[in-house]
Formats: sequence, structure tokens, C-alpha cells
Amino acid sequence: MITKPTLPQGTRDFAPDVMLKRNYLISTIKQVFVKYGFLPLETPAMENLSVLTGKYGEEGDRLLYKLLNTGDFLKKADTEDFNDSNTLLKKISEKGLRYDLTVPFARFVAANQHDLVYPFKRYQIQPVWRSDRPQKGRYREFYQCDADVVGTKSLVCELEIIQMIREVFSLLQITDYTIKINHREIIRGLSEFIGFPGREAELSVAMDKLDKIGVDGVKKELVERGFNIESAEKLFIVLGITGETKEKISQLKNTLTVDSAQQGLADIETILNYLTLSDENWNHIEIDPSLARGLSYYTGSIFEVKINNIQIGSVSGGGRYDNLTGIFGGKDLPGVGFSFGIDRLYDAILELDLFPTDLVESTNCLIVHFDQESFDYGFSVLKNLRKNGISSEIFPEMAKLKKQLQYANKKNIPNVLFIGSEEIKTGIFTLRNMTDGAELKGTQADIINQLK
RNA sequence: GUGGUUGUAGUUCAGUUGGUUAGAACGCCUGAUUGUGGUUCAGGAGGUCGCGGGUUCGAGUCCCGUCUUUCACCCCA
Repeated sequence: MITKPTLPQGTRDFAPDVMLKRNYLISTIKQVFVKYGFLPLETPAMENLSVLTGKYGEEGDRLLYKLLNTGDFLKKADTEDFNDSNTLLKKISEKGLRYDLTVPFARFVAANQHDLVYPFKRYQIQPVWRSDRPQKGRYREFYQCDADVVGTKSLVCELEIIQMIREVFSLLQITDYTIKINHREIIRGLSEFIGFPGREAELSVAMDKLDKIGVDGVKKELVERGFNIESAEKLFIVLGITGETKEKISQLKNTLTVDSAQQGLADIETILNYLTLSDENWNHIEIDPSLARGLSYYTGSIFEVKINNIQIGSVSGGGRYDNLTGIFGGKDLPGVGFSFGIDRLYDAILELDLFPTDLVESTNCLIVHFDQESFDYGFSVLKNLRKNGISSEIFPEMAKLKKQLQYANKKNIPNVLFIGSEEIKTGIFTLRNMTDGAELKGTQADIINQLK
């Protein structure tokens, strides 16, 4: 016997029952993106490594999937190249799988900058690949649903991101969640405030672990990273500020008196004010100065969405990156965007049991038959049903009625149409509702009317 | 990339200190029921115990490697 084939680590098949749920998620998200004026875009699964490398930091480069050159991939390599994997890599690999959707998007914008209408709003729903160690809610192949705007610094974009997140969650019936907001300038100000200007990268890494390792853990980590205990204490003067959002902002403004932080706070205030002007409340929103987010290209506001009381990482995140397209030789276009991780959303919604029960896009009607004559007769009836837009099928082989009906049961087909010699003779058919067993007798026209 | 964890029928899991022919439930197939499904009853099929090596008279069980699962770190959707 041949050994069973397995999937590569961290990848999955999506069986029909799973796909129905995933499609529901994707179409919900897509529908909201479209409503806010975003246009679809797709880019190739693979990009040149020159596009991908260096955009995600050292860690990101390690997690990139690299593709061997086609043909004799060792052709360009010399013996001494084998002494260093980085040198060898350049000789044997020129392409890699995309790591996220933002960088390919930036590449696209840089390449087509003169043909686009600005502000350019695009959405993109495609898989990405990272050679990370799989864990719960972490896969090596997963989907991102991105929506980005380039070509404007307007904070209306940030407003709309918040609105879209809320709208998607509302449609998905998710009620207990938090949209965390921060600003790169606030982090910069924080770094300055605690006496270590310019060290916000290290500060971010430590702060980001607050949920996990607690106040003392963060203080310890800061000291290990070369900050001192006084600066750590000072940090928590700011992070210790709690309260209603309005109150929190004014306290932050009074405490974090550094210029950069003031700018960041002003931006957030503007965004929230836009929300008020849109007749919306500030529910689900939390300003969190410790929110860091990994990607180094963010320059302004930062978002992250967590579903509360669910053991899963963030399900959505994003931010403003005012100079991403510049690295591809284009003019520096400001941009802002965010992304839903639908694999995690799926896991969360499954755990919360919030998937609608009526997602089965099953056949509406199955034609069952008793003998060769009724089987043959069934084709014209089937054609007629389909002509009237009724999703239907005929049991494709001669089989006992029991088997045919069991097929309908297993496939959740709600209606069964019986065809036998009696029916052919009289032109009166029996339609059975498989849920409650109720039967309806009538002509083909009656049946079609009922099924529509 | 580092350290732990997991793998037995289609599925969820039993399987004693290493000891004959590896079990259960559900599912699947057949029949009771040749023009009527779900229920019930009777019967049946299905496993070289993830894969490869080793120790042993003997391995599902112990050891090593590998793949997979899962968890922590790193990082992240």
C-alpha cells in the first residue's frame, strides 16, 4: 500500500463545509470594502526577492519562502559560495512567495503611479506565506483581507478603517471586541519622555509584551535592553493612565507633553471627532500607548483588533505608512491600510458559535426515480427545473429508493421529487419536503412554483 | 531558528511492568423493507499502530532519526 500523502506543515485543505463558512466571511468583508469605495486588486503569489527582502526586518527575511531558480539552479554557484548561505542564496534563488499584501501593493503602486486615480483605494484578498512555526491561529499559508488607501494623508481614511471594522464585526454578530489605537508619534514621544529618545523600536518590543508578561516583566525587559529602572517607572506613569477615552486623551495630553506625542494625540482626537460627526459613538475603541505592532514601516496611526475572551491573537490590524512606495523608486505616496486575518476570524467565530446555520448552498431539489423509464423521463424534468433557476440534480444511477433518499439527507437537500410510472402516466408529481415530510402533489408547473 | 508535546480503523479514543489473532463508540456497506429517508434490529467490511532504523526470543508499548500535531520562546494575521 502507498503511504498516505500528507500536507506540508502549517497548510490545510478546506473541505466544502469549511469553505461555505470561509466564503461567508470573505463575502461579508468584501461587501463592506466595496461599500466604502475600494476596488479589487490581485498580485502574483511570487515576487522577486528584491521586492520582498528587507521590508519586514531580519525576522521577516528568515520567514520568507524562497523559490529555487528553475532549470539547473546550481549553474551560477561556485564551490566557495557554499561556505555562506546568504551568498549561495543569491545565486540559486531570485523569487519568493509573498509575505503579506501591503508590500506587493506598494510595488504595484510604484510601478503604475501615473495611471492611478488618487486617493487610490484597493482591497485585496489572497493567501500569504510565512515559514513560521505553526501554532493555534498561526499557519504557514493563510489569507489576508487588506484594504489600503494611498495618495492622501487625510485622517478620513483612519475614520473609515474604524467604521469598516465595526461594520464587519456587526455583520458577523461579534459584539465583544476592542479596537486598540495608538500612534507611532506617541511611541516616539514616549521614548523621549522616559529619557531615551530614538529608542522607540526597543521600547516597542518590550511594551508589546505587557499583556503577556505584566508590568514587572516589561520593566525587567526594559532594563535588560539597556533602559534604566527610572525610565521604566516613568513609562508606567503614562501606561497607567486609564479611564474613558475622552478622559484618557486629556490626561495623556497633560502628561506626555513632548511635541511628537502631542501630534499623535491630536491625530487620534481628529479621528474620533470624525466619528462623532458621522453620528457614531466611541464604543469598542481603546487608546493604548503600549500598542506597538511588528511591522517597521508604520509611521502614523496604528490599529489592532482583538476579540475579547478568546484565546487567539489579533484578528485585524493596520496603520499608516507614509513612505512605503518611495522604496520602490516611486514618489513618496502616503498610505494607510489594514487587514483582516480570516483564518483567525474563522477560528474565533467557530469558538463563539456565531456562524449562521443556513449557509448550506445545497441543491434545492433531488429527482429520484424507480426504474429505467422514470430515470429517462427525469432528464426533461431536471432541465425544466434548472431552466427555472432551481438548483437541482437527478440521482445519476439506478439505485434503490432508500439509497437515493439517504443521499438527499446527507447532502441536506430539502426537497425530493418522485418520478415513477404513475407520475409519468398522470403528469402529477409528488414533491416531498425532507425536513418535515410534508408532501405536495401537482403538475410540473405547480412543483416549480413551490420550489421557487 | 530554540526547547517541550503528540501520532493506534473514515472520526473520537481505549490498549496493563514489552508477551499469542490490536478493541470500543460513532460513521460506512448489506439485509429485515423489490414504490418511499431519518428510528430500530441483524450481519459485514475496514488498521504492516505516522514513516525509517535500532534494542530484544518477542515492540503499538523502549531507544534514535524523520515527518506531522500542539505549546512556550522569537516573531506575528
